Amino acid sequence: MQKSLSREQKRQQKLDVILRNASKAFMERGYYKTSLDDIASMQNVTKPTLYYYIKNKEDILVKCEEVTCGRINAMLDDVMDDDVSGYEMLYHFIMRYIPIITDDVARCHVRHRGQMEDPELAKNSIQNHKDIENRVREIIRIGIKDGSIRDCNSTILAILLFDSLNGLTSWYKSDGPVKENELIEEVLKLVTQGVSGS
Amino acid sequence: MQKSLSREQKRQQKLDVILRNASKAFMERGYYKTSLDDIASMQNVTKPTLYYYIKNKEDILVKCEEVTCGRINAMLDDVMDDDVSGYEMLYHFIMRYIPIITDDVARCHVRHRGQMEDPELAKNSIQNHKDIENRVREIIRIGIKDGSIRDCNSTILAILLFDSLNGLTSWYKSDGPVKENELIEEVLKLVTQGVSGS
DNA sequence: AAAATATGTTACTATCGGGTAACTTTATAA
DNA sequence: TTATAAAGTTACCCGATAGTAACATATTTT
Repeated sequence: MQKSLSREQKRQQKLDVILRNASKAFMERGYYKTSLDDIASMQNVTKPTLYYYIKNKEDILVKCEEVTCGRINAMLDDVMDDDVSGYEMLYHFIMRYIPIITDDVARCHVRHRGQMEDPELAKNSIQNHKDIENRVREIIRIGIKDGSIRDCNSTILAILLFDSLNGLTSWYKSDGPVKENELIEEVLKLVTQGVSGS
Repeated sequence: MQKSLSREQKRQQKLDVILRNASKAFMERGYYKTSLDDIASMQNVTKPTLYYYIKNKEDILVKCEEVTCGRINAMLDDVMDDDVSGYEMLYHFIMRYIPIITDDVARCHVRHRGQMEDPELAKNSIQNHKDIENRVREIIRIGIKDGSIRDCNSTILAILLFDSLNGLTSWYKSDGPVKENELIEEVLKLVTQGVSGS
């Protein structure tokens, strides 16, 4: 029982490695220019071995999405449980969203979300994102209600916010010139105060 | 002479149609899932005919980029020539950027920028975008200097702004529920005032 | 130790799609 | 009206790669 658990863990670990390596490759070379042979050789295995962990190539994208959306929703559960103003909830959300999204697997998800060839999977993927977007809209609505956020179109605001935040994935590197703290501060200031001079 | 000009014009028109149709298909099905046969059949021609107008598949992306960046830079020439504050320049830029970017060819460019297989072309594409980004950073710096924009990291602000604006391309449809005027207003308010409640 | 199961490999198929060569038709120019 | 170039077609090649079948090895359970 103990051993079989460890086997299951090993399996999970190997899947994680596949997802991370594939994500990295997809971000560098793109999904279609990265072959399964490429991915397999990063793990020092051969292509058919991958099929022991994934159903097919597209399944990698699906699994990256599951992992990422799981993390985001767990974070939202936590943030929305707070007994604070909508503005503060939004503030916390942004603070905690940035570290989540600047991870290779999350980057991969953001870039490929909704682009699966199987229409059913694509639909699902889009819905997953809409669900998260709706939860943030709910935060905004709460903020408008309690007066901590100015009256605005919550739909448009949520989308613009996500575009900025998700856009980070294509340029922000945690080992780059911009420090994570500085980045979070700038984003929060922009969102809360805008650009107008005093 | 008159006739030969008209021939040249016809050629240009046909190229435009190719770019527009290809852009639409790339946005719907994705670049790799759209074959040149697909694109050709939209013009009721055969694949080899396309090679009379484009060098290869990637060249479509390059040409979409040329058209779009040309428009943006022309607009910036106009906006930056103004004898107004940095804030006003930024305001005008945003107002005029939105209609430009919500066009099929521009959408295609935004989605595929920097992703050419030929490294030289990819480098070029990234540089084109950086050039535009730098011009907007210059606007922001002017605004900070004249006090019309609050002191901030102009690099980060420019990137966040472009992410929001370019993100529009993936959801905004001019025939959708959100009117262009309303959209522009919301974006401008968010950028200038942020979300904080009074 | 033996049976069963998990994990991995080699070798292959089948398809798709970018690109080209050779040829035909249409339009411009002399 | 004939020569020349533009515009388009049919037919083909060929490289890449997702996915599979059949076989080999390691590991766990009985």
